[in-house]
Amino acid sequence: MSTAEPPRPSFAETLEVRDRCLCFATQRAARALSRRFDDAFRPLELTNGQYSLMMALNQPQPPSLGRVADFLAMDRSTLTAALKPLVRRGLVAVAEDPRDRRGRRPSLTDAGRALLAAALPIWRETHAAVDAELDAAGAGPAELRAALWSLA
Amino acid sequence: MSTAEPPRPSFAETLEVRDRCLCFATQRAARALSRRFDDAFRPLELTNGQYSLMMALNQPQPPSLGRVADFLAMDRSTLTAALKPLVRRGLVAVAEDPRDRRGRRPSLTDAGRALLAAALPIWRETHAAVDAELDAAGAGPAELRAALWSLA
DNA sequence: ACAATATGGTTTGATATCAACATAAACTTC
DNA sequence: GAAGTTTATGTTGATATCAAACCATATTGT
Repeated sequence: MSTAEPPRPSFAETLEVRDRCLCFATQRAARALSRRFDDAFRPLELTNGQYSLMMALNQPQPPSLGRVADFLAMDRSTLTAALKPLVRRGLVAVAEDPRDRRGRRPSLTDAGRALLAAALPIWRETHAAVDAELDAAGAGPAELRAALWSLA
Repeated sequence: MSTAEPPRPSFAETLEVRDRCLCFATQRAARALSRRFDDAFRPLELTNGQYSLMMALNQPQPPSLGRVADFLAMDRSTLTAALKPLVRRGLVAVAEDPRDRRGRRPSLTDAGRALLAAALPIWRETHAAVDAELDAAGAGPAELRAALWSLA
């Protein structure tokens, strides 16, 4: 028969995905939260991703790039790219690992630490507001955190 | 005094952000879930974002770009860009809105609906696995979904 | 009808993201 | 110690993401 209907998902199936897909819900929330923290950090010309990355670098011993990427659940090549603007701005320095000549060890500069210190109260304030909204919605920030961490 | 210490966040503060930041946890989970669904959809050369977008277009009446962007909690300009590869592949067509000459109405083509129908069982399978893992971790998929939706 | 404003989309420029491939150094096995 | 393997990272090319500036069409106020 030449008049076969092409397969098509029903609208009910669309609603099923909309109402159930955790991937979609997470991407959506990630976009919304990104914007919110980006707005808050904007006076410092810092994005939420840069804030998280710099925080991850604020350790007693500089971690390897691989360890940072794993911690952020991010591709290694993404991390390489993400470091570039920070290095360019003098917030992060990348040193060679003396024990392994393949390895490179990123760390915050004094300027990076100073900027991160300035960002911290902004984070606290913004985060407290988000927490409060979740509580008001009965959503349980602690459980949400735990569930999100269990996904990666 | 010329030897003033530059301000620096303590390591304890770094741990506080790591353990409490919902923005970070959400970005991290979003990356991990993205990869997972991207892997699953790879045989169809479809990303999780393209899947969600196409699902959002599977409606009785083509929505406006603005409404789709709101629904995805995504910038309008992001949506414009995201549609391009789909239009190029002939999966989506964008028509003019007869009632408002500024407006454009995206909709799935037959090829788009067929691909989406092929993707649906892959989504079901992958999503069931994620759901099961969350349950096993005692994380409560339904509560997680509700919390994520309350953020946007 | 005209001017001012609002709305729907696009373009541009920057960063973010990943997969696939490439490179180099360390390690392992023989 | 040479060959093969694994590990750490970088490069390239594509899509995703946003804000800011912009253009065209509606809408509103007078």
